[in-house]
Amino acid sequence: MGNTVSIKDLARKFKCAPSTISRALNDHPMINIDTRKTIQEYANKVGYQKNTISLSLLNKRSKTLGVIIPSISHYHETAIIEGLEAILQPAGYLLNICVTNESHALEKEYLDRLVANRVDAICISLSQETFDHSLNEHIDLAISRSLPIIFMDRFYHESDVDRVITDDFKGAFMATEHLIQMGCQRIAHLHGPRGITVSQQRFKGYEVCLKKYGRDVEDELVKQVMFSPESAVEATKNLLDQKAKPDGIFAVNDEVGFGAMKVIQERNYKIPEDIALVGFDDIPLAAFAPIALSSVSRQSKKIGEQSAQLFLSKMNGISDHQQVTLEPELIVRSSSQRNHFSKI
Amino acid sequence: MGNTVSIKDLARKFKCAPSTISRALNDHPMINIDTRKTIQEYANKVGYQKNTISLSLLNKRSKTLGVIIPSISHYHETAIIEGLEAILQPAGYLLNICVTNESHALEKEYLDRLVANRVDAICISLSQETFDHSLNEHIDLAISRSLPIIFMDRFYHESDVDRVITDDFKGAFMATEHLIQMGCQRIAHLHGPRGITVSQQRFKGYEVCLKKYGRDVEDELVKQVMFSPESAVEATKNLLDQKAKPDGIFAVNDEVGFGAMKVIQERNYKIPEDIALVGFDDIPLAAFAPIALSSVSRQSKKIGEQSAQLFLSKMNGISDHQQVTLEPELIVRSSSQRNHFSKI
DNA sequence: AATTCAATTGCAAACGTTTGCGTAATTTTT
DNA sequence: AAAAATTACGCAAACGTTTGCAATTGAATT
Repeated sequence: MGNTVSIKDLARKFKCAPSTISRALNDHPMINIDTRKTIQEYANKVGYQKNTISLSLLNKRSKTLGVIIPSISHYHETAIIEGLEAILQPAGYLLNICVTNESHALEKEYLDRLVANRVDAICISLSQETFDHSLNEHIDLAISRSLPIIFMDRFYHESDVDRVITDDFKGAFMATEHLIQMGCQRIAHLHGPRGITVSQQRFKGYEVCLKKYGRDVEDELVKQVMFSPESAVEATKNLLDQKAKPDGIFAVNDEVGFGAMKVIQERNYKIPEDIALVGFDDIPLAAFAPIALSSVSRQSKKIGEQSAQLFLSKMNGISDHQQVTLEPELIVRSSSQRNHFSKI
Repeated sequence: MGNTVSIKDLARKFKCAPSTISRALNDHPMINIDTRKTIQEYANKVGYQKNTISLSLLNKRSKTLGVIIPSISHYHETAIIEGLEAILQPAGYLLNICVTNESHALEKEYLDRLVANRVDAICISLSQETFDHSLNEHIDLAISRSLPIIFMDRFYHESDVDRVITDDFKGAFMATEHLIQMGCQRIAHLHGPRGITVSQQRFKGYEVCLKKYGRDVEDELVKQVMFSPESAVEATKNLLDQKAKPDGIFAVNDEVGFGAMKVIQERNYKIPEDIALVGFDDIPLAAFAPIALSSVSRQSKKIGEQSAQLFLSKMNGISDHQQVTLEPELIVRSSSQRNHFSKI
């Protein structure tokens, strides 16, 4: 501030036009090689730094990507960010990261601010409130401005948008089928917050899988929780208090799996013999749970990478909407691996 | 892109000067009240959105804070970001978040890019490589530009800078003293990566505390690890393979604590009776470890909040360097709580 | 009727950079 | 020696917005 040196300053110093300085600094062959060198050296000496803001104004692109996410406290979200950065850093982009805390008002506010800042595109994972009340006008408005919006994980349109998601349905199906194959007869589900696509898809995968094996969803085996271990505690107690306890639990994510595990062990049930347990997300600590936690990997980092690629392809003028669906992967660990017997 | 409407467009539409539009939109009393209303309504209708970039150019401030961190995969870092956002969102700022993966080259590259983007300040946690080789010219250069730099956690100067840190030394001291009070005779330390202030401070706290109680640091009781549970496994095995095993372990962070716990349990030692264990950071899953993990909270979110406050105070013209040190808090859980006996 | 005053609006510069086009100076070609 | 070509640089507009100052208008005051 104050002591930043501009092209105009250099022009004054060299008694020449700003355009000459600009071309010299950009090594334009039009400028005499010696003049170029001299100017470059001096610019370097006084610590000249290009002002990208003026360039953004001129070129109508800011080399910045807006990222709107509901939370940043889980492995999944940080891995997405890592994926975005892995691709976009080499491409010269910066990330404007905005955390909405699942609030629609904040989401709207941030979206406005990013638009005002003329980010080149926005990668967004919608907030829960936006879902619950279908408050999508702000999104539609942004899209109508032809600002590229890339949905990650959560989306509200079935088509006509760009999106990168993991096949949560399939992942949940795999987890449930695995529990069935391990001989579980009564499989419970710790259901994520309503209104979130991810929760719904995972429940659906659970439901459809049970049906495939001729079983029905029993309401008392489905408990709703938040995405935290604390919230899983109460729900799991409820499950275990029932006369006909579950012998398998599919948790909506690994944190919930940790919470469930705690309760199961306090009640002195054996994992996986009495109750087999599978989580979702495959967080780094999953293998270090009390009993190593089986989990479905949703390739979080890849979501970020693919979103970044999708963004770059749009910057290159590809205007067709793209929808990328990643394959989940079941990681079987001790919490669900029953070697000895199968009651199936 | 393309269909964005500018003040000039509106001026053309209303056959008036851009300045009139600008003032009308900003509700300047100088403009006739009816004119104002008409213009505002129309602008709203066609979805006019102020272009912040031109404002940044004009005002020489971008309402953006640069954040450079070595990693984003731990609770500590995400909590810092949450803290920053909690304060800076209401103040109208956006965050440019850059993850260096502990690479000095990337840190330099990102710093340049943030400067080019004219962020109003930078909150930085230095990379390990920057430490190891004392490659600080890029930082010094930025500071000499009088760009406000706020150090979080890791810093390289003792004074003359703005910084917000937790008293890691004290936290480590508390953890070690607690283990002593629980009757531990041979306390090991799982030491973090060298070259990082945080690791050094925690080791120092461990060392000084031992000395205070008339004990010496035994080299074979100090093993170096990365900040991951995997890396703790090997180190802990080494500890337990020794003839004189430790009966207490202070882990440099909770992930490392998880890794150590795994090994201890595999070897069938009892926690905390045979070996008491304390971690650092107080991550959300600490209470859900196999044995609820005692930990030192470093108030991660508060680091972000205080850094944001410090930044705002600098924006308000306070130029004195400020150094905030937060108090750590020891959270005692089952992994170290010995109720029954104390051999002290 | 001449003058002052208030109410509105326009002009132009500024922020920093790029770029098409014009122009001067120098060299090469005929 | 005249014409053509090359080399090297300057001019000015553009991106979108704000703001001090000037200018215009109409009404109110003397």
